[in-house]
Amino acid sequence: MDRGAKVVTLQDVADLIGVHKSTVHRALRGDPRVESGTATRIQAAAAKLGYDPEANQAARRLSQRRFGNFESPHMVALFFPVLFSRSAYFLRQFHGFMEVMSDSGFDVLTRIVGNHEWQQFPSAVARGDVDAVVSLAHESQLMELRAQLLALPGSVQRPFITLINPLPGAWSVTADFRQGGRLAAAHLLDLGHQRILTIDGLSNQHRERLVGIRDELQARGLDPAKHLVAIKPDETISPWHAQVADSLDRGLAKAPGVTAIIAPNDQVAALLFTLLAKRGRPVPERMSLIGCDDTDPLLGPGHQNILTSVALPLEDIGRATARMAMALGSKPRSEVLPVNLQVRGTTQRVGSGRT
Amino acid sequence: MDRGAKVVTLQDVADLIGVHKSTVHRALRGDPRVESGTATRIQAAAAKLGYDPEANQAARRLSQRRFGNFESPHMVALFFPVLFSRSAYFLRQFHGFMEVMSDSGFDVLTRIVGNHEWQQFPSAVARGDVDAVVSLAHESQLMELRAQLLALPGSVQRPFITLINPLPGAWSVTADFRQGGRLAAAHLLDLGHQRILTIDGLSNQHRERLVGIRDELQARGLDPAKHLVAIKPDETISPWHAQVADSLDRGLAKAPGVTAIIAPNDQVAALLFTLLAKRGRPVPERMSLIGCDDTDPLLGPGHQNILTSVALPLEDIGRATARMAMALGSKPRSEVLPVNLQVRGTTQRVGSGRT
DNA sequence: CTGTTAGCGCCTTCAG
DNA sequence: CTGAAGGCGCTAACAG
Repeated sequence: MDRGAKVVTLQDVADLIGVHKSTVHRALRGDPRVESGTATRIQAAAAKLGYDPEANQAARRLSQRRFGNFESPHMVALFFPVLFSRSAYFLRQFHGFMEVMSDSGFDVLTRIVGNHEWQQFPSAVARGDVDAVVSLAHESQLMELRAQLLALPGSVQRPFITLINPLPGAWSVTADFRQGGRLAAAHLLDLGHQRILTIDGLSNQHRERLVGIRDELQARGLDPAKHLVAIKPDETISPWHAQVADSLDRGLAKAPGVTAIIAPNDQVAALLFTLLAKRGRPVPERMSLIGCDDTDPLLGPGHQNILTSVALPLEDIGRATARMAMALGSKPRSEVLPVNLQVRGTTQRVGSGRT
Repeated sequence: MDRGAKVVTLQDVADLIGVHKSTVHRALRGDPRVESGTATRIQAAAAKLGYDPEANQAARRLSQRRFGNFESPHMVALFFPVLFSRSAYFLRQFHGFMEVMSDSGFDVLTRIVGNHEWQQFPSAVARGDVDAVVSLAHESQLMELRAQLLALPGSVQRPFITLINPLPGAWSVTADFRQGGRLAAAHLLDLGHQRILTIDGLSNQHRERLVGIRDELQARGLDPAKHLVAIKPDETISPWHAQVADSLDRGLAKAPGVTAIIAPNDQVAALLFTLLAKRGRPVPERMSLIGCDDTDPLLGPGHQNILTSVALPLEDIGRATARMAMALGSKPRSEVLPVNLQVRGTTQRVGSGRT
């Protein structure tokens, strides 16, 4: 484990051949000026000694700086929210991301977003030794993270990439939430549902889906005001599930005729499933239910997932982000991936009762 | 995003004060030889300009190498198995690890263990720019990963730390599996169970637990040969669950009087739960069942976990590993953390029938 | 086609 | 107490 063991250097190879180190350098770079005979001899010697200019990255970078050349460190930073490990939502993105990065030989420097003043640490991020900074963090943390990054000395600003949540002036990879709303609405309308309930305001993503739902209604000549009931949750209520229960009850009171619900995510869907059963509206017999994200299964009697859900291509989002991080253009761009609907057991034709 | 923006240098500070850069260097290191007046002026100027020697790590490392000083890069590499994201087993260790690392300002370089010849990539690991290499990979992958690391040029060997699975000549953090076996056995014996079935040979960890089970029996003056039935699974059978079913059936045939089973992990326990019900031995009424690891809940009617299980302190293992990686001694050591038994609903007093 | 030279920014020794 | 000088290993310009 001795740190100081000798590393093969340009000079070592030069000494072996009896030539100047510049010549070795040129031969190894494939410079056509070196005589082909010596070139091959040099290459052989370098290979034998195991010479690798990358090994002395410090020297290389120092030298390159002089001429304004900055080669990629082949490393990106990835920031996680604190409680990422509980949620398939983040893990699947992470998995896709790591898959591409590991295959491409990029180093990924992970870090949890907390309230650390992390820029004061001797971090590769703070030094600017990364090609890009990627963040999986929650919408609410992105702004502050960005601000911390911008507070770093001017020379180390790195491109910032967000997943799911686009940020002005930054790169992003996200999904077509609006299309997700359309797909969910189309599915319900095809099944004959005419009054749809949803809970609004929980996230930008779901707001975007609402636009899609309205798009679909209008495309079929239906008035959203009549066929869609969007309940705003009462933010003063906590805990979380009490807020959902309140929203549901207000929704049912306002529009007793609803036969379908589009939940803002799968966890809310699972809760609604239980709440609806208690209120004499079992799913799917008397109410169709669609989740969103397709991250949390709702297990039926056979232990399989029965929740119809708008699926996000989370692994693909991770993969696309990795590719974006490795080939950044000069100006921020946003990539939007398609979504699809996973039809399972919580939706059925309106009024068809017990299956 | 301009990479080439100027970084504050030692010379910049020197110019501002009108002093030589060596003096600035000395003042910033707290060298007592500099006159206290100039020292404070220099420190103020450095702070104003935002000078940080860490920012030019390339220059610093290059220079330090000359005198044989090698400071810590404050970075460790962490290797994952390919399908880590499906399993709480890895995630909980990862989470504990990241928590401590992020709090300490260490960079964590993550990588998935695949069949990449990753050392050929320009990676910080291959350059030896990490303090340690930590592996979460499966037992079966550790040897090859280690071999790849050892195949790197001699100068870049880094300490290797494994979690759960100790490896000769390497550092490790693991849990007291033997004690886990004792706890499980003690719990069952306390409940009056006199014949215990288990499946042997699936992992080193479970073999260690078997030793603990026998310890406990002997400590109570019971002969392990009479009170413990350890079935070796038939490795030729696949898939996995068919192998478990076969083991169970052979166990029940060999020792019809068993009233309790210690499964090698929670997934096997969940499977056994179902298999036992089909064989007219419902858990816990006619058979007590203990899982191991406490990673996969077995959901009961109320959606809560009903599986009694030997719990591994996975987050703590991750945290301990992080601390070990940051403060490695000169020779490998192994840290063993205590385990505990989570008593839930799948174990009950022998013969007490329906609850 | 090849050798020489200079310098990236820092750290340390040597000289004043 | 402070300045000067040299070199870590590499790269690119400049000479031959």
